[in-house]
Order: sequence, then structure tokens, then C-alpha cells
Amino acid sequence: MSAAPPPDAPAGNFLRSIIENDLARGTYAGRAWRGRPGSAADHAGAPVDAARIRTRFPPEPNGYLHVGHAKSVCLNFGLARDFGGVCHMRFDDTNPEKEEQEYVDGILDAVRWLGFSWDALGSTHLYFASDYFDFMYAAAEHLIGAGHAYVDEQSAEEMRANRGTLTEAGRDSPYRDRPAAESLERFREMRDGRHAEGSMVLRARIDMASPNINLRDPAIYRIRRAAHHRTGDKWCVYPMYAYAHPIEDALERITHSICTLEFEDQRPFYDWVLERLADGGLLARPLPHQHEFARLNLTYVITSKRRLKQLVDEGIVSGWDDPRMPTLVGLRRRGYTPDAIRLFCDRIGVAKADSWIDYATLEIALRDDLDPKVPRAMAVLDPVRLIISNYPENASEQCTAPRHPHRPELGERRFRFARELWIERDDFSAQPPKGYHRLFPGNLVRLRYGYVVRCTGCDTDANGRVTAVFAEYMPDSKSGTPGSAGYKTKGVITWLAAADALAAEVRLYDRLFTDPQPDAGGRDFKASLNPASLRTIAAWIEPTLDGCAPDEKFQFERHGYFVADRRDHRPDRAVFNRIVALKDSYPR
RNA sequence: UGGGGAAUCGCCAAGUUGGUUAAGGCACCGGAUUUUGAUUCCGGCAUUCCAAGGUUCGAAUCCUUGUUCCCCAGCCA
Repeated sequence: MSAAPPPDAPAGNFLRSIIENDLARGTYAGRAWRGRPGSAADHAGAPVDAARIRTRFPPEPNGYLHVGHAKSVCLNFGLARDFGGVCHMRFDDTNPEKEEQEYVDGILDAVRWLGFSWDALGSTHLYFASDYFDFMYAAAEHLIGAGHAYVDEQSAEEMRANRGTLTEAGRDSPYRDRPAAESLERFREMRDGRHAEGSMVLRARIDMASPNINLRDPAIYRIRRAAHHRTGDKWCVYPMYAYAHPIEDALERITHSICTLEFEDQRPFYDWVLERLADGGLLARPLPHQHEFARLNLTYVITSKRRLKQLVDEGIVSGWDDPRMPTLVGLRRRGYTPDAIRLFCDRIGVAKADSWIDYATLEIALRDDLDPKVPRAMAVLDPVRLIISNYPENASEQCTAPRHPHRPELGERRFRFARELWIERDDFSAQPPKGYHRLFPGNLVRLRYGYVVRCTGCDTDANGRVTAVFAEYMPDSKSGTPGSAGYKTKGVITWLAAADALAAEVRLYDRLFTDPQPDAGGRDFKASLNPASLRTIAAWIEPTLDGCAPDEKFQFERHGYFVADRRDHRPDRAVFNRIVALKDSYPR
């Protein structure tokens, strides 16, 4: 009898299978770990790693993290957590021209915000590829010495021309067979700044006729005269990703190097580098292995860093943290919670098939997370006056409501009922459609947490627009009193006493694009920008919201979830973002 | 017309050593509860696994032949 999986066991997926198999076979058993990244010599004789597996989240610090990255973060940190391993936070900063400290800070913030930590097993695991530049350089000299790399002095154009095509083999570079000593000399000159950018490059010497283009002598070092955000001007040669990444993984004793599908073709080169360096005694075995998964595609969302930057640069959005942006800072400002994003990542799973997740799936995870946690309040977004004609002019009385209908322990809120109220324009209809059970002449409706009223009519202006709605209240129907049970109404509407309501700016957000795949197939994503992605309105909110803090979230009953904007909300100026509307099954 | 991947319910996704009625989530559809047309709760939801052949007592799982989609020709990652 095999034991039944625990009820909350994470769903199986191919990455878990791989790890389980590796653990069962002892693929990485006995892996030494010195307590910090290092070469074969550094790890030699070190204790067996207490981490059963090591994964890593390796962003390039050239932009802000977005939902797609969240999937990778959840995967890498989640797998490490579930299998008794450690996940390294590592910056893949091998291109000085694009990378900045600002992005490093932003990425660290985002990962922390998502709820993950790189502190594990008594130490911190924050690493930078740039810390390995010395090793990478030495390893490159080793490859040259072993005949596995050479300095090519062809121009970029010549290299491209000689690479061949998808169906035709490439041609060997005239420099391919030059003596190792000569390549070594040139490479050192490159390092010493004796050659112009673009004039030469170090290449792996593999096979110019390989059907896999990535194996046609890929470039592994290029000259770049740019200050690096961490190493300054120490270097003017920088390693390429395909060469640097396997080395970073091996130095850190990563077991499972998880990346997206587009790197599948590079796996042979990943292994090629590692095998040669391990054979040369530079890197410790067992070596890491690369596994690829399908990146996240979300409908109505673009995740291309370049295009996201374009939205910011062209002022289409207010910045990287505009609440419409799919960046983690944007989602955070919009009111998304880390729990909701993690729930979403758990729900979508992971596989190798290209897929498009409905944007609604993210919103549903958000509502599922917010509903049980967030206190309720009333708000009127599109106000029209409701006059209770049989209620005394200058009277008012207190009403009470639970902060959360299913969590009495969260306490109560109090507000006043009076003759003049604000209600939602949409909650009255002079000629109601069939099935409408809110206010219309003659109909009985409950004012939530207040009285039951009978609608008696309305006033309209010259254009037929409703300017006020009239009703009479039932004095014995107040919520919480014995008489209230005697009334059964199909409609319950939200309201605010006009004299007590607080003014607020409310920003109603909608999807940024109208096309479910805004940038698929080379489409112009700007052509499908949603002109109504932001609507700013003046609304009335419940007086109990006075003094709430930025980032505080509420459910405005019958409307949706709202958050006090973390940037613009102030004690003297309430600003709320609509996070997501409530599910609405009223047929419109 | 090279190489590397992927195709299971509307959207995801288990299943991969061939073996009872093809997990689960989300959506959706019923019904119950409800002072949010929300939530919650019950119930329903693939004789079928890209297609067509074949092997077998038995195939989503093996074989054959096709089809469709994605990725690769940066001195980006």
C-alpha cells in the first residue's frame, strides 16, 4: 500500500519528478560545499552539503521584475523549500552596459515582498556573477590552453556571414586554428585594453557545421569598455551569458538550474563548458544540470522588458509602478498581495507546453486571497441622492455593521443614518428591466445595515437624468432590531449619509490592452491600448475610513476590493485604487 | 527543406516502467444558505487523450506515418 499524499500536497510536475529521481538515485549525493561559492579546489575536502538541492533565481539587473519572474521565483524558491534545499539569489550581471544598482535594489525588494528569503542553513545566499569574473577569466585561459577556445579577429559582420544558416553549415574562421599561445597573447591584450571594442572576441572551438547553431563556435568573451555597476572599470572584457551561466551555477554548487524553454538549445553548450572545466580540475563534480520550463504568458498582458520600458518612457503609464503595469511594483501598488501571486503561481502549475493563462485566473486568485482577510466598508462611486421623505429633517441615528461578515472577531464599524443619503445611480431604475430587484417605484429594498425602504419615485432634470430618488422608510425594519426580520427584500443596496460621507478620489483600473495577445506575432502592441484603462472619479466613502493608512485594503461592499494608494493617499486626501471588482453574476 | 521542444475538458495540468470507470485547480452549469446579484456549501462537468494506421487480452501511455504550434543564425540574457 502506498501512502496517500497529504491533502495539501503540491501537484506533481516534471521538475518535481526530476528532483525526486535525482534524490532517489543519489545523483548529487556527497556533494561538497565549502559554505560559499568556489572552484573545485575551494570545495575539495569540504563537508557534504546540508542542502539536498540547490536552485537559483538569476535575474539580470536591467529592469524591474514582473509576473513572469514571479513564476520563476516561486518555482526556484518553492522547490528548494519543499525538498530541503536552498535557493540562491543571484544577479547575472555580465553585461555592464545594461545593468544598474537601482535594479538590484528593486529586484531584492520584490523577491522579499513576494515572501522569499535567501537566508538559509545559517548563511545568506546573495551572489553576483560579477564576483566570479576572476575565475571566469582564468577558466577562459584554461580553455585556450587546452585548444578549446580561440581569439577570433573577424568583424561581427564576418562572423555572422560565416555562421551559415539554419540549413547550411558555417565556415571556419581563418583564426580558428591559430596557435593557442597566440590566442592567449591576444586574449590578454583584450583584457589589458589593448584592442578596440568589437575588434576581436574569444570563441569556443566546437563545430562550425553543427546543426545546433549555438554550437558553431559561440562567442564567450567580448570587449566592452563600460563601467560595471559593481566592478567599475576593472574589466574591459566581459563573459557572455552562455559561458558565464554554467560557471556561476557550478561555483555555487547548484544542482538544478531551472530556466525557460528558449535556452533548451543551449543546454549542450552549458554541458560542454562544464565538462571541460571539470576535466581540467577547475570545477567540482557532480555538475549542475539545466532544466527548462515554459514561461508565463498572461492574456491582455505584455512582459517584454523592452516594451514595458517603452510604456514608461513614452508616458503611456505613469512609471514602473503604475497600477496597470504587470511589474511586481505595479501589482503591489494596485493592491495585489504576495499571497495572491503565490496562490496564482501554485494554481497555474508548470510544464513544458507553451500556454496562455487567462488574466481572470490572476484576478480570481486575488479575490480568493482578499475576501477572507479584508475588512468591508461602503462607498458610493456614482452618487445620486436618496431622500427618505418620512424621516425627520434634522435627525440621525447610529447604525452598526461588522467589519467582516464572517469574522465577528474583527469588530464593528458605526456610521449614521439620516434623511439624505447617497446611493449608487445604478441602484435605481425608473423602468426596471425584468429581474431587477433594486430601487424602482413601489419596490421594497433593504439599505444595508440600515432600514428597509419603499421607493416612491424620483426627480429628473430637463434631459431626463435622475437628480434625486425618493423613498419612505419602515421605522420597525432597522437592522439588528427584532422587527427587521419581518421584512424580506430581494434587493439590498449600499448607501452613505450625505452629511457624513468622506470625499475620495477613486481610480478605476481596467486592463491596459484590449487584445488578449497584445504583442503576439509581431503585432503593434500600442495599437490595442485600452483608452479606458484608467478612469478617475470623485466618490464618497464611509466615514470610518478616515485616517486609514496607505496600502490598507478594503472591500467596498458590492463593488470590489480597493487599496489606499501607497504613493498618493494622504490623511487630507483619500486616494483609492480599485484592485479588482467583485464577481458579478447579474446579467446586464 | 537543419536542429531543439510541445500537443490530454473553455484555461491550466496530473498521468511517462502499457492494466480497473482519464487526478486536481480555475471557469462554467444546477441546487442550498446569505442583509454584498459577493462569499460559503453541495452536485454536475473528457467512452476520450493532435490525426490516421499498427502491436496487444488490454494503449493517453509502445511502433509507424502525418498535422499543428513554439524556440534557435546578438560581440543580449
